[in-house]
Amino acid sequence: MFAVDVMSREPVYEQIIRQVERMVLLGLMQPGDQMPSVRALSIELSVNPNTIQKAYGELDNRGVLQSVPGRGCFVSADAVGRLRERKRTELSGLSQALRELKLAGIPREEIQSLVEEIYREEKGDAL
Amino acid sequence: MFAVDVMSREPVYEQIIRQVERMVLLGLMQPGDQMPSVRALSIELSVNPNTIQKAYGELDNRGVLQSVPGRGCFVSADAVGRLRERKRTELSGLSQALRELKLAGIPREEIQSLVEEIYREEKGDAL
Amino acid sequence: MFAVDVMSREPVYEQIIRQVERMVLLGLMQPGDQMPSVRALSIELSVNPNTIQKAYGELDNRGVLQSVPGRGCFVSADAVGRLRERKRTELSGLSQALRELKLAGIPREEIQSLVEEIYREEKGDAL
Amino acid sequence: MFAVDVMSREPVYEQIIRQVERMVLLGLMQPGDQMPSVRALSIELSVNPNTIQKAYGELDNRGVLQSVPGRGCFVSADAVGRLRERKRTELSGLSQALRELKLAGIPREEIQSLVEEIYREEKGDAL
DNA sequence: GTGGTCTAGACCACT
DNA sequence: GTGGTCTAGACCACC
Repeated sequence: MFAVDVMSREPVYEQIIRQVERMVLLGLMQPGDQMPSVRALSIELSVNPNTIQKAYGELDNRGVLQSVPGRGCFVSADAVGRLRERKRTELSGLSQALRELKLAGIPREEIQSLVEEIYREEKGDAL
Repeated sequence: MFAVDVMSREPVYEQIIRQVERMVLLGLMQPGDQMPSVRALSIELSVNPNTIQKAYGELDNRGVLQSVPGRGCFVSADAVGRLRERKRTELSGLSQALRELKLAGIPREEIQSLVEEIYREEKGDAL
Repeated sequence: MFAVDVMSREPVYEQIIRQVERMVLLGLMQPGDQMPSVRALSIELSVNPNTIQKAYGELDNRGVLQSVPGRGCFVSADAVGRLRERKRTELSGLSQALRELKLAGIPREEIQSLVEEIYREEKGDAL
Repeated sequence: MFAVDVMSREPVYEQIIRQVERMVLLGLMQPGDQMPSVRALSIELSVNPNTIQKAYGELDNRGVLQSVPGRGCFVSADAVGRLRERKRTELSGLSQALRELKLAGIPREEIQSLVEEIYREEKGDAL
């Protein structure tokens, strides 16, 4: 279901967050769906349960998941809405990155064609 | 000349690296120019000399600066070339970010117009 | 595992870098292998943790090791490739040294036989 | 007569030592010849007199020059002999470097042909 | 004065 | 526990 790369510099808990969010955005996880339990997922991914707990906790904060003590963890009703809202925030980070590339002399056309290319890809390619 | 935010999550030495690189790309620092000394800059920014040393050392590794023990630290001859080469590597990171935005439903046109806007800005705005 | 000479003019952190690289080239350390922790090695060698950190950090920069905060430090997948690439750069330094020896009247035959001798040695002798 | 590169990582006093030794080995400076005075050379090269003093002092130690207080600094009688003797010592350094290159997989033939090439060059090329 | 190395010890985020 | 950043302060070689 998920896969973590322990050699990556990206913290494991962030990898999990990213993958859950991706599943939700792709519609592979629907509102109300139950997530695997902390313990089950920790075993499946061979990581510490605390790490899963941290990922689920953060996804709860973001309104993507809803933890129900004693029952489990579920995809929240407006998970997709929350995510889209959140990602919109990241556009300012993109601006920052673009300014640095512009400063380094990367021509506008190169960026534009990269954008075209990405948007021509099949949904979910290589993410 | 430089400014650091000690409360930022970005390490201080990386802030300095980023600012030096920016000055070089903007042409505000030319090849052969002498950098402020490790000690002088550490006092100006109220940080430990070791932190400046680390930043200068990394910039030396990257071929942006040239440290000469006993004499000082200078902008290297092909600093801009080295930087452009290096930034080009970061394009793959941009692709990754674009895929995430696409997945979140941000329309292509919005990205394109953001790119246009950035490239219309005056050199060095708000970086 | 490693040994450092604090009286040497070669900085301790460079000694460590050199020895790690040697182990990797000899195949005594394989991709994916975990390095001793910063603290453990600092105790074993009786040097400051910062010194080990500097060595590991530089080896990470060179693509020989891969540091993963919270998990440890591992030999990277293409460590050997990176090292060979890097060593090839040092051939120009060899040329320089050879010219000086030639100038001092060391005959070509003497150099050639030294080369022969070195390449006849068992792998890793006396390095 | 001499030239120093202040951007080089090689200490200035070592650059001077190297160049004096080279002139002696090439026969461009003969035993008994007088060296430029410390002050004159320091002005010509735009470096601190202390730096010249240090270079001359080391060359005196090595038996290449002979300082006569109040008179000046002269090329010693057996300067060439001393130098050849000294350079012979550096062969062990060469062995060390060769072992590292061997370990990095540089083939013997490549080294051999580099040696051939160097020894075919005109005397003093590019040193 | 300069850059560079090292120690000692603290604190952080991540597992 | 792990790697990583930072401070404080010392010492070195070089100019």
